[in-house]
Amino acid sequence: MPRVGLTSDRVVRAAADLADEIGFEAATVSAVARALGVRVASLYSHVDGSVGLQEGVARLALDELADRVADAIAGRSGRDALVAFATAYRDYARAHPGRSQATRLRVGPDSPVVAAGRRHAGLARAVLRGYPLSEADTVHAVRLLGSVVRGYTDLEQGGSFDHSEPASEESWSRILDALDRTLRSWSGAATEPG
Amino acid sequence: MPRVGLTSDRVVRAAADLADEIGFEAATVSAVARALGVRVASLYSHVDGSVGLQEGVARLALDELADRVADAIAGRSGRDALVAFATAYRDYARAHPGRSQATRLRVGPDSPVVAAGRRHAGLARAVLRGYPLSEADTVHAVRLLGSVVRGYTDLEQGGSFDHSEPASEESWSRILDALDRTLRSWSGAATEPG
DNA sequence: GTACGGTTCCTATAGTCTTTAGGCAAATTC
DNA sequence: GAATTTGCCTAAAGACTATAGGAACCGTAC
Repeated sequence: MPRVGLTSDRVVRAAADLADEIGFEAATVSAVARALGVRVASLYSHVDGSVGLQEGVARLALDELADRVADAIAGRSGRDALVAFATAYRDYARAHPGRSQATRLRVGPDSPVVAAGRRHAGLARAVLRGYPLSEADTVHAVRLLGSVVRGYTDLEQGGSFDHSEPASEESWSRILDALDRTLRSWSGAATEPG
Repeated sequence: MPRVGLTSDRVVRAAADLADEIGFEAATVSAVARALGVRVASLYSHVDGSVGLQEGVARLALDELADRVADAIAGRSGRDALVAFATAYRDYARAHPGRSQATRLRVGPDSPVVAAGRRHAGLARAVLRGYPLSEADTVHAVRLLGSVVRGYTDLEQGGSFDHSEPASEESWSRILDALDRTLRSWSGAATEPG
C-alpha cells in the first residue's frame, strides 16, 4: 500500500474543495476519504472526526476569506472600502459555496474557529474608520454591516432573489449606496425629529 | 400494539418541537420516532423520509412565523410597523431556535416551502407601504430589510455578539432606527451629493 | 544490508441513521 | 361478524461515524 502523504492540512483542504463541489453537508469524512483514494479510518489520525473536519474547513474558509477581504480593502477608504469589503464576501460566497457554508457552522465558544471569526470583526472596524462614528456607534455599525453582508449573501445563495425582478446585482449596489449614506449620517441623526 | 394516532401533521409538529429542544440537525427521523414512542419505519407512511420531514418543519415554521409577523404589523405603519416586523422575526428565532433553523433550509425551486417563503416577501412589502418608495425601489428595500433581519438574527443566534459590548439589545434598536431613516430618505437620496 | 522505531495506512468491527419490503392487527365498513 | 382498509410492526440492506489493533512503509543506526 503506497502512502498518499496525508496531513491534517491536506485532508481539510480536500474537504473544502469537495464541499465547494457537492455542498458542505455532503462533504462527509467518508466522501473525503473516497476523494483522496484512502480508507475512512485513515483520516482519523489527521482530523478529529466529523466535527473536527467541519471545524477545520470553517477555519480554513474564514482565514482565506479574511485574507481576501483584507486585500480588497487595503488602500481604500469610505465608500470604496465599504463596497470592496462587502463585495469580497459576496464574491467568495459565489465562488466557494461549500467553504462559505462552512463559515456558518455554529461552534462552541472555545473552538479555534472563534478566533478566526474575530479577525472579521476587526476588518469591519477598519472599513468603518472611514466614517464619522463614535467608538460606541462603531460597535452597532459593525453589527449592522455584518448583518447586511451575511443576510444578503445567504438569501442570494439560497435563491431567494431568483424569482423577482430586477436582478440581484442592481439591489446589491443600491443597498451598498443606502448603507454608505446611513453610515455617513449615523451620528447625530438619532436625535433628529422624524 | 395500540395505535398512537400518527398523522403527517403530528409527526411534523413533534419534529419541530424536538428541533427546538435539541437542534434542527439532531431532530432526525430516528429521534422523532423515539420521541413519539414509535418505530422508525412507522413514520415513513406519514412523511416523505428525512428530507420530507425537514421540509415539513420548514414549512410549518415559515407559516407559523408569517402568522406572527402578520399579527405584529397589523394596524401599524411606518417605524412602528418596521420595528414590529423585525422584532417578530427576532423573537421567534429566540423562542424557537430549531424551527428557526428549519427556515434556513435550502430547498429546490419546486418545493412547497417556496410558496410559504413568498408570503414573507409580501409581509415585508406591506411594511414598506409606510415609506415613500417607488415600486422599483420597493424591491431593493424588501431585499435590504430581509437581509438585515436574517443576518442579524443569524449572527445573534450564533453567538457572534456575545463577546463584545454593549448588549445586542441596544444594537438592535439602533439598527432599526438607522433602517427607518434609510427607508424614509431612500428616494432622491441617490442623487444627492456626498 | 539489515535491524529498529515510529508513522501511515490498513482490516475488522460495532453502533447509528435511512430506507424499503412485507406482515399482522386494529379500525372501519357493510 | 366478515371483509377491507389502514397503521404500525419486524426484518434487512446500505451508508456514515468511530475505535481497536495489525501490517507495511520510512528514516536512522549500526
